[in-house]
Parts: sequence; structure tokens; C-alpha cells
Amino acid sequence: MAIKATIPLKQKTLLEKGDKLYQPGISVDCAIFGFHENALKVLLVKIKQVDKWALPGGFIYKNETIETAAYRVLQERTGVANIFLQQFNAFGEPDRSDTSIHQARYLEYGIKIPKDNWLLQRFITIGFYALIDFTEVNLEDADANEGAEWIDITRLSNLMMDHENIVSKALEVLRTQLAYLPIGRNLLPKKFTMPELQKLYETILDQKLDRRNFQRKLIGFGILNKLTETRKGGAHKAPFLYTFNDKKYQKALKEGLYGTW
Amino acid sequence: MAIKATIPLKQKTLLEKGDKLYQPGISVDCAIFGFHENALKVLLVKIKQVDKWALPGGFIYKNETIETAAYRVLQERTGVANIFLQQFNAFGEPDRSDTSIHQARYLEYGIKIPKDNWLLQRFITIGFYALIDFTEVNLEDADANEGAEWIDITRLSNLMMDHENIVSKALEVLRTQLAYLPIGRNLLPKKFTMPELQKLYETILDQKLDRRNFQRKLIGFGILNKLTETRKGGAHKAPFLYTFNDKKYQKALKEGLYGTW
DNA sequence: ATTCATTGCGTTGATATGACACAATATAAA
DNA sequence: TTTATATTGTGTCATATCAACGCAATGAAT
Repeated sequence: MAIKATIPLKQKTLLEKGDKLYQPGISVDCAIFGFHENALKVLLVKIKQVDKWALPGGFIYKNETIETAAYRVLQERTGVANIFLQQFNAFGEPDRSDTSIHQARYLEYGIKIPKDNWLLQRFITIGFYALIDFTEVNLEDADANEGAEWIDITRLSNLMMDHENIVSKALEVLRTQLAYLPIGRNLLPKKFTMPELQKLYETILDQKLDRRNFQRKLIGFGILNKLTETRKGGAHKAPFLYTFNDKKYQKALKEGLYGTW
Repeated sequence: MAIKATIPLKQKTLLEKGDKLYQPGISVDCAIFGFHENALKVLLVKIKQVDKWALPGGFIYKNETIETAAYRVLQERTGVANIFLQQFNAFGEPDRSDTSIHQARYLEYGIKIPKDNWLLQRFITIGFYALIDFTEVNLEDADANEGAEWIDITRLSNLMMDHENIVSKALEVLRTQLAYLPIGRNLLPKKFTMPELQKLYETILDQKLDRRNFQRKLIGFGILNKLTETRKGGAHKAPFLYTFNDKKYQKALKEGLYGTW
């Protein structure tokens, strides 16, 4: 008989008292996007017992708002403060849950979850997407049981339950919002170059953009500060650095960038 | 002692077996918009026991999708088939529920709901907004206990819980989506005139639009069929009638109207 | 027949957009 | 040190789009 690991208090509490601590049948899942090496990546955690990837998620405390719960998940995983976090959709197919995953995780400790345990009931999850500066995240802090990794959005595979669908929907919303919200502020380091910003847009839109027209348009939004500094070290002409003008950026977030009519 | 009404089976079942029939702690609420007499209206139901208005809402059966539940609510209230229905936000402030409303409604039948009954727990609601042809709805079918009425969105008052906030958020989303989705198809009768369509847009946007530019823009979207027929009977020049080109309309719904970049 | 508010259709100037030209420059190669 | 090369900064031009406005046509009321 194999020696079982001792169950951590956290997991034990979740199983036995979760129904008293949390809202039943509701979870939050976060599609956390980062930008690195000209690729858009999403933060996934490995569920080693079933060899699948999952979005970072959690439950909602009885006395907690949905947004706070999502923020808590983000903090636990990334430790980053300046985050763009947005609720975008609730996912509630009756058969979306996969109880075998929970069972596999507790089997590790020799525990079989009772059929009527709250964890095995149907769950509806509220999807959030977050934009985050890749360079500020340190994945070393992640939970030992669930190794977190940045996965290229073009190379998603083997996600548990409906999580790939959640990422797709998040991306779809992100692309739409790119047209009227000043995305970029949270995905890039404070200082960045115009080519870097353009690559970000091209990656999200999956589309080549004209360098010169892009620059004209973005500057036209009036949310960027051009610095006198340049980014040296590249193999070619050093591009100027930019920052977001926080005041104007916040204004644009509220009012939108277009608002034609 | 006042004579109490006998409790309908429906209400009795809801109270006693609701926790077995429905997902706990989750509801759906629908902001159903209609357009009539140049005003945007939302369908509200009167909760007579507390003299407040509420959005039509309901619960999610254990084996039902969220969208199906919302559709069910819509059908019950309006009986209309061709509906634009869209999930737009989950509302979950811990203190958003008001148990006194439930108590008041059951007190009618001399029943005091036990404190631990599922109905009195914290609820998170998933908000939908719907666009519907005012002329197709017959409110006579509405539940006797809860008279449904179209209320002008500029004259909202005395809504229960956070329902006014839900309507506001729904309107905000509607206004945003007006920029890239072909709204109108579901809010107007099959045949309509350009001035009517314009009034709709002006009402939603709360903004005057130039008659001639509006026409050029909408025709430019390529989703309208101009009929040879005109709307006679008005006091002035008879405007042409239009219909939506269903095929192109559906395409625009999927792809969006702008999609610049 | 005349009046009048409204509709259909058109024009103009300003602005935004897409496509492309050319000089400047930081590093690498010679 | 000089030259080569890829990349960036800035500008131009034709075209499309947009906002603002003009005017004739129309249908009912007078």
C-alpha cells in the first residue's frame, strides 16, 4: 500500500468547512494575460494529479464581493498590485464541472470525497480577465502543489473542463475592448517603446499594422508621454521611450477612446 | 385576526423545495428594454407587498444553463420569441439581498420564512439585458400577483435592492454595444421608418443626431432594405419604410460593424 | 391653392485613414 | 575605422469618412 501524503490544513478545511465559508456553487476564474517576447501569454496552473492545466480560480467568501474574490486569486498568484481586472462572463453549463479532478486531488491524501460534498456539486463560474505586467510577476511564490506557468495563447492544450473556452471568450472581449479602451497600460513595463506597444497590439489583434499609421493613431489618443530617453542596446536605431500619461489614461478608461456619434 | 389568502402551490414549492430544484444562491435578472412613443422603457414588475418595483427574475434549475433560465423568465413575462438576449454582468455585493421583501410576500399567506431557508441566503444575480419589440408584448398574461409594466428609463424610482443599478449598468453596456452591434432589429417592428430608427438611437444615446448624416451612416452599414412603401397618415411627407436584411444583419452581429484597425 | 413641418437627396470643408518615401541612427560586419 | 544593414523618426499624398448645412419634394392641414 502506497504511503499517502498528509493532507494540508488548507485542503482539509476546504473540503470540510468550505460550504460554511464560501458561497455554494459559485467560483471565480481569472484569465491573467501577460506579454513577453512578442507573445501574449496566459497564466495557467498545472493540476498534476490529472495532468491538466487550469485557470487560477477560487471561491467567494460568504461576506465578500465577487470582485474581491477575483482580486484575492490574482494577488495569491502574482503578487502584483497595478492590475486591470474585469469581469466579462459567467459560465454555467450544467455539465461543465468535472468531479473526477477533485477526487484525484484528494486521493493524493487517501481521501475519497463524499458524493454530497459541496465541492462535487454543480458550479457556475464567473470569468474575469486581467492584464498584468509580465516583468513584475514572480512565479516562484506559487503554490507548491500547482506550478503556475505562462502559456502562449496560441499553444493552449489540455486545459481542464471549459477553461479553454473561458480563455477564448476572454480574448474575444479583450479584442473588442481594444477598440475603445486604452489597453496596454497594464501589460507593459512603465517605460516602453512604440515598436513594443505595436507588437502588443498586433499580437492581441493577430494582425500586422502599419508602423507609421499606428504611431500616429496612438499619439492621437493623447494618452502617451514621449520621453527624451531612448532604448539603447538593440541592434539598430534606438527608439524613444514612452510612458502612459496616467491622468489622461484614466480619463480615457472612463470615457472610451472613440465615442463617435 | 385578518383572513390570510391560501398560498399558491407554486410559492409553497419554491419555499420548501427550492433548494432541491434550483442552484443555491444564484438568480438571473433581466432588464427587458422596449421602445414606445419615442421613449426607451424597461419592463418592471410590482412587488405589491412592499410597494416596490423589480426586474423580472428567476432561479436556475439544477440542470439548466444560465441562458436558458434567463430565456424562461423572458418567455414567462413577454411571450415573445424573437429576442436579443445578452448576459452582461454578475452582481454580488454581499448585502445586496433584502430578506424583508421575501418575508413580506409570504406573510401574505401567514407564513414566516425560517431564517435558514434557502431564499433568505445571500444571492448573486446574473444580469441579462434583452431588446424586444414593444408591439409584440401583451402584458395581460403577466402573473396576477406581480403586475408588469413598462417604465420609462428616465423615470425609474422605488426599485428594490440593487435593481436600479442593474438597469444602469445594462444601459451603459447597451450604449457601448450600439457602436459596434446592429441594435434596432429587435426593438422595432419589422417595418419602420428612418426617423423612427433615428429616434431609437437618439433615445438610447440620449443625444440629438443629424438626420442626414444618420441616414447615410446606417445605410452605409448595409443591413437595411429600403422598401418602395411609405408610411402614410403622418401630418407631413410620408417617409419610406425599411426592414432589416436578416442575412446581413446576422453577419454584422457576429463580425461587428466597425472592426477598424 | 396655399401653408408648413418633415423627408429625400446633395454639397462642402475639415478630419481621419491607408499606403508609401526618405533620411537618421545604433550596432554589427568588413 | 569604415561600411553595411535593419530599424526608427518624420513626412507626403490620395482617398475615405465625418460634421455641418442647403434645398427641393411631399402629404396633410388650412
